[in-house]
Amino acid sequence: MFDEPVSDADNAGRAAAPGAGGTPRAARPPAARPARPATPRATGHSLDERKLAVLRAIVQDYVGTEEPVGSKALVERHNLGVSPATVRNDMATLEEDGYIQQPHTSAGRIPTDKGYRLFVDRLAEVKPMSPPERRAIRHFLDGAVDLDDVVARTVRLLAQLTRQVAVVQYPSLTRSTVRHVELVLLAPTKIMLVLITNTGRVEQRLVDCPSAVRESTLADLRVRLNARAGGRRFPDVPALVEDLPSSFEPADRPVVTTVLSTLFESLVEQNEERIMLAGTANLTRFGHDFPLTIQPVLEALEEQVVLLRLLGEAADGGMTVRIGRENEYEGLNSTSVVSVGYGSGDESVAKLGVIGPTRMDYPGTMGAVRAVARYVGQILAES
Amino acid sequence: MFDEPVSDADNAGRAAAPGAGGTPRAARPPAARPARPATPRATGHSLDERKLAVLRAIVQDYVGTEEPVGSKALVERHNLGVSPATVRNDMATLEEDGYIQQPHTSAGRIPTDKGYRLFVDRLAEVKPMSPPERRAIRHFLDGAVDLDDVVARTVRLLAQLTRQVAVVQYPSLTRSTVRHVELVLLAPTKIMLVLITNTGRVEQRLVDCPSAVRESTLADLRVRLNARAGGRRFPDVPALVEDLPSSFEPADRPVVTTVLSTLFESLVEQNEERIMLAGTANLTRFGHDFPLTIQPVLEALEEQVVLLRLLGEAADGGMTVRIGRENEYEGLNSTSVVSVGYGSGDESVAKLGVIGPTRMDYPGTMGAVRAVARYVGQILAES
DNA sequence: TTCTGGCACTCATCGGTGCAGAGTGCCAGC
DNA sequence: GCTGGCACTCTGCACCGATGAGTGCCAGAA
Repeated sequence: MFDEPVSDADNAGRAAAPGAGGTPRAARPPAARPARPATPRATGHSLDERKLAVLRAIVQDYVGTEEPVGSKALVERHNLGVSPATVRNDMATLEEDGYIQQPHTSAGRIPTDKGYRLFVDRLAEVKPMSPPERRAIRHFLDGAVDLDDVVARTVRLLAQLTRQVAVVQYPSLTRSTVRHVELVLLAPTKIMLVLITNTGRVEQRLVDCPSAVRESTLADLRVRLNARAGGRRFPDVPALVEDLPSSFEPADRPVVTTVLSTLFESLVEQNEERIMLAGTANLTRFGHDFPLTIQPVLEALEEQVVLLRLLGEAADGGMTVRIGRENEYEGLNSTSVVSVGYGSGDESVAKLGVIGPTRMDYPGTMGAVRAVARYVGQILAES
Repeated sequence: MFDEPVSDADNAGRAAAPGAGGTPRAARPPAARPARPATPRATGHSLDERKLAVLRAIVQDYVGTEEPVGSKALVERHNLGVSPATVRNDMATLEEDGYIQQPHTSAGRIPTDKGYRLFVDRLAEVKPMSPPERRAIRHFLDGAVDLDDVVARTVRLLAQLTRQVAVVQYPSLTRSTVRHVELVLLAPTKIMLVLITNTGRVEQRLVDCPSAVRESTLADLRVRLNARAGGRRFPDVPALVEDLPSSFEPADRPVVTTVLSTLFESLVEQNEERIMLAGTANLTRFGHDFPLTIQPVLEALEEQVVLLRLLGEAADGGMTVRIGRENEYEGLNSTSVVSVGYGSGDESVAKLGVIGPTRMDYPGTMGAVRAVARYVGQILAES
C-alpha cells in the first residue's frame, strides 16, 4: 500500500526553496495521489495549503501532547485564521484520505502512518542543530581513543540527543581498505591472522594449518601479502592475491591456501556487521499501553540481524525515514526508524540511526541524526 | 540492615549433607539473629522446621504464580500435614520476624528480601541441569569461532535458559598472559601495537612516536619484547621489560619508551572491562506495575560501570546472590543478581551472571548460571 | 463557493455503590 | 499444640450516571 520510503538528499532541509516559503524539497513527487497533482487547490480533495497546515499542526500537537487533538484546541494553539468548524471540515477530508484517524468516535484525531509520511516528505524541515549543540557533539566525540570508543560514544550521544534508541553499525569492511596483514606463529600448525583496516579496526582469526609451518615461509608470505593487498579495498583483495600459492614451493602451498582462504573469510562481511545500541531506557517513554508495545521492540533490538536489515535498507548517502508499517519487521510496526550512512571521507562505510515511536519529533531527530553522522565521518577521516 | 550476601562454595547444592536431609550448606551462620541461634526449636521464634517449610512453600508458590499466597492454598498444594489455621499461625510468626509480608490486610503473603535470603541460604538447593540440557549447552557453545563469538553465544544461551537478563564480562586481561606482541609500522612515526592474549583476545593501539622509526629498530624491539613478555601474566610484564630501553641506542630510546608505555596502558584493565548482555526483552515479564519497575533497570543495564560493579562484587570462585536491596544500585532494588566467576583452567578470569526480579526461580537460575560458567571455562581452556 | 455559529449526538472518563471472594485473626475445644 | 469455626477486612469487578470533550451536520452569512 505504501510507496517506497523516501530518502532526502543531503542538501535538503536547509535550502529554503527559491520562491515562496512552502513546500521545500520535492523529495517525493506528489504523484501516487489519484487527482491531478500539479495545480494547488484543485478538485475534490487534492489537499490545499490549509489542509496541509492543519495536518502539520495535528502532527506537531500530537507529538507534543501524546493526546488526540481536537479542532478547538488546534485553532487555539496555532493561528490558522479560521474557525474550529472549518478545521473540522478539513479534518474530515484528511481522515477520508487516510492521513489522520480517530481512536474512537468523538475523540480528537491522531496522524496515521500515511499522515506522518506526508509530514516528513512535504511539511517538515530537518531542524539543524544549534551551534552550542554542534560544539557539544564535536567535543564529546573528540575524546574517543579508538574505534570501539568512537562507536560507543556516538551511540550514547545519539541516544541522549534524541532521547530515543540509537543504533550505530561498525564501519563495514566492504568499503574499507587493508592497512596491514600480520601473521603470527602461535604453534607449529597454528597461525594467528591479524587484519588491520584503514578505519582502525582489527580483525583476528585463528588458522589451523594442515602441516607444520616454517617461520621463513610465514615471513615470506607476510611480505608478499602486504605488498599486494596493502591499501587495497577488501573486495579487490582476493583477485590480487589469487596466484600467490603458485609462487611458493609445492610443500608450502597448502599452508598458503589455508591462510588465504581464512583471510577471504574475514573479508566477507558476515560477523563483521556488528552493531551497538543505546538508549533502550528511553523506550519507557513510549506510551501508556506499555508492555504490549515495548516487548516486541526489545525483542527486535536483540536481533542484530533485524537491526542490520533496518539500517541496511537505508539508501546510500541520504537519510531514510521508515514510518510504522513501512518497517518490514512486525515488532516495529509502531515505531519509526531514521537512518543515514556515515563514513570517513566522501563515501559511507556504515549506517547509524534512531528508533522511536511513530509519534516522534521527526525534524529534531533527523537533524540530530544528520549532524552526528557528519561529525563521526569527520572523526573517522581524521584518525 | 542486611548482612553480607553469601557466596556458596562450588561444591554446594549437590552434597546432600551427611545426616538428615534438611539444611544443606551452612553458607551463612545463623547468627545475626538476636535470639539464641544454636538450639533448634527454642524460645519465642527461632524458626522450627515447619515454619521453614512454610516459608519455602510460600517462596515456591509465589515464584510460580506471582500472586500473594494464602494459607489455604498452601496446604492444598504442599502436603504440610497441618491445617490452614496452623499455617496461619506460622505465617504470623514469619511475618513478625520479617521474612514475609502482606501487600494489604487480608491478602496472602509474599516473601521479603530477607525471606528470599533465608530461602537461598538454607532452604534451596542449586538445581543441576538435566543431561539433555547439559548437552544442549555444550553443543551451543562448541560452535563458537572466536572470543567475541564465545561471549555472544554464552550471553544468549544464559538469557534463554533462565529467561532473564544475562550479563557476561569479557575475560579480563589481568589474569591473562601475553601470547604475542606485534608491532607494525604504518607510517614513519606511527606504529600499530597489537597484543594477543592467551584467551584469544586481541587488543590494538595506535602509537604516535616522537621521531621517525626505523624498521630494523622495530624488528629488534619486537623480538626482545616477545622474548621477555611472551607467556607472562599481564601484571608481571612491566617489571620484565622495564630495562629494555637502555639496551637500545640512545637515539631509539624515546621510541622504545613510548611503545612500552602504550603497552602498559593497554595492559591496565580500564576499557578492557567490556560487557555483553542479552535478554532485555525478558524484562517485560517482570510484573504488572511495569513501567515503574523496568525503567530504572533498563537504565542500570546501560551503565557498564554499574554492571561491572555488580559482577565485580561476586566473590571469587563461588556463586553470589544479591537480593533486592542488597544491591547497592538503587535502580536494582527490586531485582536479584546471581553471578559467578568463570575461567579457563582453574582460575576465574571474568564473571557472568543473571539479573531478574527478586521473585525468581533461584535454584533453577543458580543451576543454569553455574553450568554455563563451567562450560564456558572448558571452552576457553580448550582454545 | 466557502466559512461560520449553533445544535444534537456520541463516547471515554471518573467517582460512587454494591456484591462476591479470598484471606486473615482470634477463640474455644480437642 | 493443633484444629475448626466465625466474624471481619479488604481488593476486584461490574454497574450506573454525570460530565465534558469532540464530532457531524445544517442553515445562514460573506
